[in-house]
Amino acid sequence: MEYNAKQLQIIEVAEQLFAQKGFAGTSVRDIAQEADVNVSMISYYFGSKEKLIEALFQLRMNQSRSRLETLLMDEDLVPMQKINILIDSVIDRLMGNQCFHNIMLREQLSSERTPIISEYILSLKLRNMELMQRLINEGQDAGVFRKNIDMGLMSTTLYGTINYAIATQDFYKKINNLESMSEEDFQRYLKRKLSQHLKSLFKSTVTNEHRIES
Amino acid sequence: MEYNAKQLQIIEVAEQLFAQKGFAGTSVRDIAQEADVNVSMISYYFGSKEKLIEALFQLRMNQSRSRLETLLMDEDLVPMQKINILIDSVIDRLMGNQCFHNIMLREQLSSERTPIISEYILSLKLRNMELMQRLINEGQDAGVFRKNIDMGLMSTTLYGTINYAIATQDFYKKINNLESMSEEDFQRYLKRKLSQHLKSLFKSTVTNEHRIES
DNA sequence: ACAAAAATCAAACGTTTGTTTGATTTAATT
DNA sequence: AATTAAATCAAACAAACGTTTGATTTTTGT
Repeated sequence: MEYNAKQLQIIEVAEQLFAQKGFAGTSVRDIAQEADVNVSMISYYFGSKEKLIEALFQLRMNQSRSRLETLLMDEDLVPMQKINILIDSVIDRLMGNQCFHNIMLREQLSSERTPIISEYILSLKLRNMELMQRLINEGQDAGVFRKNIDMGLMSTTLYGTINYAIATQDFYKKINNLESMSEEDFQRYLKRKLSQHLKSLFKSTVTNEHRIES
Repeated sequence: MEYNAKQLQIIEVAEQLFAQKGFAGTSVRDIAQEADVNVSMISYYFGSKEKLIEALFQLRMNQSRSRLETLLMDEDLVPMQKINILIDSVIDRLMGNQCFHNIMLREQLSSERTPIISEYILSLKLRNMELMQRLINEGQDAGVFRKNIDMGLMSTTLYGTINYAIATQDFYKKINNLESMSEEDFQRYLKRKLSQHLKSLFKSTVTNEHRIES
């Protein structure tokens, strides 16, 4: 499905409002006003409010598809480098689409979601999981990664940390006295911090290092 | 404020429904029906739907207060043991109040929350942060913890991982073929896994260990 | 320039929303 | 037992909701 400028405008405004106030907390009149279109245009273009959020999911899912997966083919990188690239790419994806991932997290918190959106989320998570599994396997086959790694919990820490960092970024700003920083600078700063933090976390957990208690 | 049995029943039903469908997605008629009371009882007892969720927050916040903080006084525990007790206590708190923490996470995802609830959440987060900071400082003073630890990101990983694990527990069940397990057993299992995972994660990140790359 | 299609609009539709009312029943107090 | 207070209810309230209608304007294709 392709969308014209007006349709994209509606979808993008809806994305922002859903992220701010939730799906149920946002009225079609809110969206119409903010997108500067008549209320009836939403039903006209998308059929219903429900189908609008499905269109949003379809749009964002398709455009996140398989950009990164080529890195796996690169034989010149050692396993830990690939893991690090994966971490940075997840950070970039989540930080660069905060509204959409806010909505996706909300949907995962709900027990009564539409089957269509559930399906989108499930297939995305499976895709991410398989990619990560392959990277881990490469490291294990090369003998540099531990054998007993809980994929599920590792990816939970990866996505959980980034999602929660984004959700509580104002708090992070406050306790670190970063409120004078410009918004752009802070986003860059948080990205860098998250990258360092998660890379060091993953390195310790995933590699076959020998430890000497101090 | 003390609540009678009926009021508590309303609050608890509201808590479940808010967690399932969100605050805006839950109607007072939903709550009244599920709690088996007349619709008007909600306004009668609490004043409004908004004040009902505030009552829920007030109730749950007060009962989570300062139970754990005595562990800090115990001089017989080494710093890493205290950290591990903290981790387990956060896991127990979040896993044991999944509905409420689901709601709290939703509120943190919203940019338009009521000042009262924002205040509750902020003070709780500050309290948790201070406790964690004291434990870290003890370890640093004893020379067993690293000096440059980003408190904000450590607690983000702690809460982010647990919250996300709870939000996606069905997925975790599915990819690990745990769907035949009873619900109780699974909750115990997930708790244990999270505990091991986070303790090992924190140990690697926080302690002054000497590493030898393999 | 004309006809067909697409886009836009104000208005209205029927529901559902949170809340209030006022009468009635139940419980507590004296 | 009488009186006051608390609890409960069906019904009504206005406002907001998602959606549809039908007329009107704008764009497109010929």
